[in-house]
Amino acid sequence: MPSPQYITTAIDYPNAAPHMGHVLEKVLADVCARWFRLRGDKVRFQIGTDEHGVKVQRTAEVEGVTPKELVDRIVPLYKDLYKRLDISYDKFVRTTDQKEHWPTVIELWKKLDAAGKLEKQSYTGLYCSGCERFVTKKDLEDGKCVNHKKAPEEVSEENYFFLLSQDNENLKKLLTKKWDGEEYRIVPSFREKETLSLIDQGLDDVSFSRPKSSLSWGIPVPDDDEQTMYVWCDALTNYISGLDYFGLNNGEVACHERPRIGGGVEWWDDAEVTHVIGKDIARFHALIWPAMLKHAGVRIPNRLLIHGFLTSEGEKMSKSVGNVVVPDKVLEKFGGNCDPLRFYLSHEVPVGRDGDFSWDRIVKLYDSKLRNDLGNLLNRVLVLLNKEGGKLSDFGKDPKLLGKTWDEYKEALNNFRLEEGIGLALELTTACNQLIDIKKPWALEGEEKVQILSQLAEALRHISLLLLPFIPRTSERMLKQLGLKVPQTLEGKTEWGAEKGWKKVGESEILFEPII
RNA sequence: CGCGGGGUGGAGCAGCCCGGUAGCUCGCGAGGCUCAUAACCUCGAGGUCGCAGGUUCAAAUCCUGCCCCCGCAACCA
Repeated sequence: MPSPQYITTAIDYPNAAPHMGHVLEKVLADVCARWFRLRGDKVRFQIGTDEHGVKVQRTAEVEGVTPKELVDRIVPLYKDLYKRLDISYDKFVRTTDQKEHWPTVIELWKKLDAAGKLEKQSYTGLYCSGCERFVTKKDLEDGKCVNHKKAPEEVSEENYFFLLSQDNENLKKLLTKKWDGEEYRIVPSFREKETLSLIDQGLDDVSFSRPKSSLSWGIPVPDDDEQTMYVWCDALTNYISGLDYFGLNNGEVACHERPRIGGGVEWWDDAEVTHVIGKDIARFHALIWPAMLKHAGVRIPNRLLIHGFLTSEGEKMSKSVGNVVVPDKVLEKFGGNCDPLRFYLSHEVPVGRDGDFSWDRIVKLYDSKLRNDLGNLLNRVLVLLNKEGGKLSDFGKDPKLLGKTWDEYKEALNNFRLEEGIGLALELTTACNQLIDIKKPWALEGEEKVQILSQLAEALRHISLLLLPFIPRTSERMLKQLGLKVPQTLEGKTEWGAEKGWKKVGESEILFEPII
């Protein structure tokens, strides 16, 4: 029986405009969400922004605005981009939302405190008075601050710490066997090994708060005026605050984006929970988050889906190198159509691995796969059919086009091997182009001609469905041209000739225009 | 001896877990077709599978050592 699926991405840090790394994650999660819906699961898909912290505070200072003004200006850039990428999210959480987010965070903090898992300890670090913050080895050159050319001084401050070090063994069990009957799977598996070796090196307690004097832009620690919550309790909690998990808003969490989805506890306790995140924050999601939930008496999520990073033309993206790819430019290149980019990311970046964004490659892929193979196939079949009046004949038996495609496809997507799924759609496309060349329908007449073309149209229907999670906009256009409606689920649609009432195709139009 | 990933024809990758003719995409060369978006189809050239040992009848695939590249390295989201 399908269980409800709750899928989330990491929440983005809005101190700058979104880049391709953000896009990779959202597209990955969106393909999963769309696949879950197609296979018939109830789905809730949540994204959001992590808006507190010193970086935002400082960026705002530099720009001479309040932190709130800064994030209010930048967050819409993210929301707007994801709309244009057809990211089908149901809920967007903002950590600055004092009505929807804060109460859950404060409640979780109190539960951890009540469980005796929070303790004041002194934190000693290297503090640069120029930067007005703690610095790390990375920030130093010859023991001096890169920015201010002076040695930082050792400073101690009181913080609340989350006693993670006590959970070494439990967390190890959680990832290998079970912790109180619960297990947490990490995809891909090599990340699991990495996490386990981290645990073996020993876990330290985690600083969960900062004195107000060094961090003011955040959620206040309950019952302590002098402390502000540090990122972990604030940001990670978004996954349950967006559900109003503790019922502090009487379940009245607005789900503005897609009202058909309700809020509430059933999306956590009774659902399969998947967190899609980047490899940089894997350790926090694999260790701190489950420990927090456990000690607060909340069940642990089912799996972590960890993606890699994107390089740009083979090099690490960085502002100083100036090779940061702005998603808007890519959308612009393809006339505002997000599908070439979605296709590129799904096809070129195997889930879990690092990938590369290359302009040359996205253009080549667009031309060869989308335009020449797919778009041209649809066009030639429809043009030939419409010359005969557009009527379809019996689809007969599968002329060995589909074969085991659907079985393999379902198996691949259910195991998050998305690139394999999209590859199967392309293989079917190639098979159609081969068949059309062998059968030469343009040289045939009457029923025999229509029969071949009808089978090709049927194959194209399957191709549209196979592509639906990846490039939904294109699939919808294909189905429309074929004279079909877009199905909500795949149920009853994957057999050869499943559309019994399908008698006629629509008008053909160019699917992918040449790019300038 | 910090941790992890990778090194396969010009480029980008799959194959490695479960050893047995080295595969895909792009590019290149030749041919075919003409329904179609100068698109499509077929064939071909091109590789000591990072290096060195070992196991085996047989290794890209297992084992050992080494070299090179890329991330991460603790609160830096």
